[in-house]
Amino acid sequence: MSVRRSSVEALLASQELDREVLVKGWVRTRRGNKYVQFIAVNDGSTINNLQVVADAEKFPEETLKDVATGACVAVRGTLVASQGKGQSVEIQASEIEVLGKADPETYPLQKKGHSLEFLREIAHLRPRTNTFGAVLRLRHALAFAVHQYFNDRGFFYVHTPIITGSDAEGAGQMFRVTTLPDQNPPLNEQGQVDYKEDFFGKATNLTVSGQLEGEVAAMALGKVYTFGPTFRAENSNTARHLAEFWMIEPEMAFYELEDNMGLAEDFLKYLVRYALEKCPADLQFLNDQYDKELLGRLQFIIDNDFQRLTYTEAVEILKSAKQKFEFPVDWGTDLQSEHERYLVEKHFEKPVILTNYPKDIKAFYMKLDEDGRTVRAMDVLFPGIGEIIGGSQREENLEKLQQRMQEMHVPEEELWWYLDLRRFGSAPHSGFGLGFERLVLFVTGMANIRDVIPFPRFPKNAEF
RNA sequence: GCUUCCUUAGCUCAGUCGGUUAGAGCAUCUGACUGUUAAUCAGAGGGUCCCUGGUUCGAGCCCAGGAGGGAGCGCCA
Repeated sequence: MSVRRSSVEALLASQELDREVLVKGWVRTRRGNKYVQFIAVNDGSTINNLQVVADAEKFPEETLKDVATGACVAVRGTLVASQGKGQSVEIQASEIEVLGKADPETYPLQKKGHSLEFLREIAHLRPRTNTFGAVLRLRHALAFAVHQYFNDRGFFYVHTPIITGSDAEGAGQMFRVTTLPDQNPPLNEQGQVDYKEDFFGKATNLTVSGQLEGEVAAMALGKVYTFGPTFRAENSNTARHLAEFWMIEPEMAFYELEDNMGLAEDFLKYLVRYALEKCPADLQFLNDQYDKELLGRLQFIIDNDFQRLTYTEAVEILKSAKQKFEFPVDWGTDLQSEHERYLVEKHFEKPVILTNYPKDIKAFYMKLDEDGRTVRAMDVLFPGIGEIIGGSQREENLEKLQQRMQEMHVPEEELWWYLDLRRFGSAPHSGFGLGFERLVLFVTGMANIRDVIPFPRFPKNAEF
């Protein structure tokens, strides 16, 4: 009775056989005959199941009947070397307790595969599948690696606000946050909703980026990063966008664009290497089930330098490309997905860092180049994902920044505190944003971003 | 928001030219089998053909509108 519960992962790795063990988990399958039953139990600690062997005569028929796919069980027994092929150890059961039944007639998950679209409709149960177990363990490993990486290199984790009072971050449509009543909200003299009456005394939104606040911290702590949820109310309907996603935004004082690129490349390689080291079984499963080139592609990322070139050079390459594009390439316009894909997947066949974009297609805070036409921006483009990182050296000169804000109609009044960073002790600094789900998408080889976050938020969908 | 495809059993799908009682595999249930590995074998049950309206003697199939989903594009991370 004093046996403590072991994880499936620990038991499968155990060298210590013929001892009493206790395992608790969810039944994946049961098969067998009237003499012997085989129950595959998974507790989430690993993608692998533990095989429980039950001599049918020892257990009441009702108990075994309840040991159905999806049921939760506690099994006590002896850990023994397996007589069958396919696993090295198994449990010879002495006690089976069904902690939670799962009616086979109505339990939606089967032991056979389901489409990812169907699983999206049962997001509360899909973590129990091999696929989502693997994705969620990888997601955790990558999140942990983010903190590990920055902590080891002297970065400080700063918590930037989720509710923001400025709507000028320039990164997209925002979700309004309000406690005003839906019916008959207070109106101002112009007949518009009067947000002076609102909870914060002004209009507030969910953040689209922690960058501006990150810069505040970098101008004091030197090297910082944020890692938190961000929100975009864009009506984006693609496999690469979410309305709620997690973003990692490092911001470093005294880093120029070159340093920024170096950090981005080293960081991405570290994360991929970490996943390969910590989650080999999960990655092997995803490789076998979804994407036969996944492991090779991950290794390739680690082993090769990213191709660095300027926007202008990229435009030259695209113009002389034999391939016909749906959209024409012209200096001054932003590259289309097809152009980025050509560069990454056809021309260079490796990750690409594009720099020095025309100023008119980039954000107001990016540092102007000497020529006055381009800015010190960098986008990291990955195969299959497109833009995984967007970053830049920031404009540290007050007058130039104010000039850019005027040109791009960014209200100075709202960002007075941001301008103060340039008024008092300004310093060259750089940073970037990494969409966490795009990273998970790349590392897992999944095709749709909605399948790499437990509860995806996207237009017309906030179930669960 | 745009383009395009899809919606038939719990799941994945087939359904011919518009024609009688809508099919398959898997899952489920029942039975067989003394070590299974997405077990195997035999049998059974299971349908609002997405919704609304229309055309027609007759609609799963044709038409219109709506809803939901996928892929691609745009916006971006």
